[in-house]
Amino acid sequence: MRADAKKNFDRLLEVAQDAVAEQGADLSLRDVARRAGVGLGTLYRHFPTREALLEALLRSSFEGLATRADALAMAGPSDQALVAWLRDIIGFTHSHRGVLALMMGAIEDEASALHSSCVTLRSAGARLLARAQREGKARQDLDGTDLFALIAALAWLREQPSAAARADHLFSFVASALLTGGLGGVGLPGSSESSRAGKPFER
Amino acid sequence: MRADAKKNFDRLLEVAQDAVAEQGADLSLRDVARRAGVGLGTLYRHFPTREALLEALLRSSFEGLATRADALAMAGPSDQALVAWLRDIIGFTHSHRGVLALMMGAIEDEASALHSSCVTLRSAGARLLARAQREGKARQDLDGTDLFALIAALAWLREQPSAAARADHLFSFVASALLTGGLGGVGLPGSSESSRAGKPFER
DNA sequence: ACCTGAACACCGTTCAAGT
DNA sequence: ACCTGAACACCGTTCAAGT
Repeated sequence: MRADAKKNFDRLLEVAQDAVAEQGADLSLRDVARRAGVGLGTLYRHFPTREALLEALLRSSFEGLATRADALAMAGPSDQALVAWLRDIIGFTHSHRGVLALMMGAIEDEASALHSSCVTLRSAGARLLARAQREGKARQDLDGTDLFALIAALAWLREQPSAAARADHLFSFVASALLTGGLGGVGLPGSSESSRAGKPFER
Repeated sequence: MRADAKKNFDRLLEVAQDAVAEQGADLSLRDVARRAGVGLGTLYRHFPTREALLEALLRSSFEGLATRADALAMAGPSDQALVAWLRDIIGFTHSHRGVLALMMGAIEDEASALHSSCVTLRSAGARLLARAQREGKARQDLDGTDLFALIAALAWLREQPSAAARADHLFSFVASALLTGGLGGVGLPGSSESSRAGKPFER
């Protein structure tokens, strides 16, 4: 890449980062080019689709979230690790409105520039979930795809202003359902789990 | 209203109905006017905002859903009534993409034309929920606002193509969490409830 | 009283012309 | 190689002019 091209590329990403924080995933591409002081065609040359731009923007964050999933898995109990990671993701999407919704659209489209990011994230979640399931701390009847959809739904909910005040509460509701539900399949002492049923999960 | 105005009004609603089925809540207003064979200003005269158009379109459906909630409450067990109603709503939004998301945005805005429709729907759900809670069949720690948010999230999930295959499963997950969680607060025989915990709710 | 459509300010996307 | 911006086909919204 030529030096001037590289400069434009970096500048575009810099500006796009701000624009996503302000406008979410449906940021105006025209506006990005304008703010970067670059022709509209230059943006399209570097990032042929909106997905390509977001992918360049999110790749490192998502790798970080995947790494963090593994770190959490090493550090603590499987159920707490899973919930802590869910919180991290939803916190992340809070400053990246609509990104997870876009990923829901891209996850089955192998041609999408966001595809591999989606898969990375889903896999990291699936590993955490599987570990919790092996230990009997999570429902057996959900898989990584279900978890990804639940994350997306919770993130979407947090984006809705009218649900903002309830977001934590509803997160706890879903998290506790995720964690306390699987006791039928695995032989844990029923009492310790059922005494917890119905209570929102607490950090 | 003059006869010609009435004709335009009806024609616009007729066309808008189709357009919503095809394009969801973000239907092109220009396209509606075009298809109705009417000037763009005429559409804005009758429906000054997008919400006003959707409200006119949805009012009777929502009144129907509220009535149905009460009918279900009379007809059967409170837990089954609640879940059947959730299914109805989510089924309805399936052919009205984005409407519930729009209502999430309008529910706290009293100036929105959709406000009263939101409240009607939320109240109907709140009544069903309260009845199930009185009978100890639903969690105590959720209210009508929480339920409305959960409905919206589930409806949103169903709109995502990649989650379509899991939509029923995830609905069951949430519904069972809603129904089996409240046993801590109310004095039901714990065994009958806990034997159900973890199983997806079944119609 | 009601209707029309041009006008304005925005989009996303493409591509001929320039350096 | 790379950049530019006009061009095209869309939006939502407003409003002067018509009947």
